[in-house]
Order: sequence, then C-alpha cells, then structure tokens
Amino acid sequence: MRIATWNVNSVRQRIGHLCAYLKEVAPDALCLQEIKCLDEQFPRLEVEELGYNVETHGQKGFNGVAILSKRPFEVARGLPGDDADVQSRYVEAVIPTERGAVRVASIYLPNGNPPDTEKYPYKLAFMDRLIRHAKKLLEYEEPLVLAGDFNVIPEAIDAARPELWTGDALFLPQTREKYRELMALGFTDALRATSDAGGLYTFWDYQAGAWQKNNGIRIDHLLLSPQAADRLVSVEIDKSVRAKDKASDHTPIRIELAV
DNA sequence: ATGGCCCAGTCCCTGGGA
Repeated sequence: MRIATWNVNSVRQRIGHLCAYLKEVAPDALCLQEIKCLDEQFPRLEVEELGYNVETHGQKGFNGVAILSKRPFEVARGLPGDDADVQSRYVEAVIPTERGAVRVASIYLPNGNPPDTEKYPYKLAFMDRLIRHAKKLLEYEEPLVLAGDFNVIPEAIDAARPELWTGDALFLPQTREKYRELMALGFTDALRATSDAGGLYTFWDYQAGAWQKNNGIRIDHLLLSPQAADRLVSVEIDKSVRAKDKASDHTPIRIELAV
C-alpha cells in the first residue's frame, strides 16, 4: 500500500498538480495539509473522477487537512480535547486493506512562530494533545501512520543550514524535545528507518532562491507504529513536484507498506 | 546586488506562513 503526505499550500491553487500526482504516482492514500478552504470549496469532483474517496476537515482561508483514498474509509475529524480549538489541523482515517486495516492521520502541526508570542505555547499544547492521542492509538497495536507537516526539524542534519534555524519554533530545543517525546512512545520515522543521509528535504522557502540553492528542511514526516514499521518496504521524497511552475513550497513524501 | 515569495480575503493592503 502506497501512502503519501503533502502540504499543498491551497488545494484550489494546486488542483492541477494534485491531479497529476494522483495519476502519476497513484497513491492508495494521500494526506493533504493546508488545503486553505471550506469543505464545500474543496475541488472534490476532479479528485473523485480519478477514483478517490475524499474526506476533508477544512476552514475558511487557513489550515485545513484532508485524506484521499482509493478505498472508502471511516473518518474522524479533530484531535480529542480539541473542542475549543477552531483551527482544522487533524483528520484520521481507518482504511481497509487486503488483510485488515491501516489507520492514517493527516496532521498540520502549528508553526509556532514567532516563539515569543502565544503562537508557540499553542504549538506545544497541540503537541501535548497529539502525544496523548497517539498513546491511545498505539494501544490498539495495529498498523498506524501519523503523516503530515509536523513543522519540526528533528535534527541538524535535516536542514541545509541549521544555523539559520536555532531561534526558530521549528528547531527550538523545547520543540525537538516534545517531538522526541512523541517518537519515544514507539514510533519509527519512516525516512530515517531507510537512510541516514543528509540533504533530504521536503520544504524549500519561496524566498531568497531557497529551491535553487537547495536550502531546504525536512519537516514533513511519516511516523509508523511498530506494526506499520514491520511492514515498511520503501520511502520516497517526490522532489520533482517542487520543481514545477506554481509549486507548493512543500513536496510530497511517501511510503510503501506491505499491508 | 547580501535580496529575491505566495496564499486568502468583503481584496490593492494585511496577516500568515516557515
């Protein structure tokens, strides 16, 4: 089973690239972040025409997540303990497979910048809620994939120029510590399970020629429960998507799971 | 040349992203 995640930076701006990706890569499931629209504004007909089922958790203008899957699936919107939170950043699916099912979450973790504002504690609180929920999901002892834009640079090797990020909410010690707390529940970073190489990025800023200089960071992750990690076959960053005209600033990353 | 963008929205500027 092929599972991909991609922060599209507005699905309405990216519908052409999205359809091309679905045709060329044909993921069984695709997690989207930053759809930046209401549920009813999502270009669902174009996607359904390509054989996908669509579940969105959108909001006006900002944020918003979605899951696309060839097979019909069960969906849950929002993180538990989320009731007071108006930002749409989490959607979860249980997708049937040949032998059973795989649970997949599409996550758009808050950016948290600037760190000296209320945005940073909001990020950390969201991570706490995610950790609590993930802990519960792991108790099912089933294949589980937490996929999305985590807005966390895990290690210095995950940035072309780590020195530029030392004071940034994506790389602050407290951010990375909380990310490690999540990982320590028993998750495997799919990419790091297959490579310890540097230069593997999923985001390049629009500004200052970051793409042309390969000044990237790795912040989009696929985190696997033990039952998913056991079935990991391969990982691919679809870098060519970032090279297109009118690209998102993120590029997709995907895994093959033998489930 | 030490800067360079892109998105949505009561929309020609502002706020947000990372």
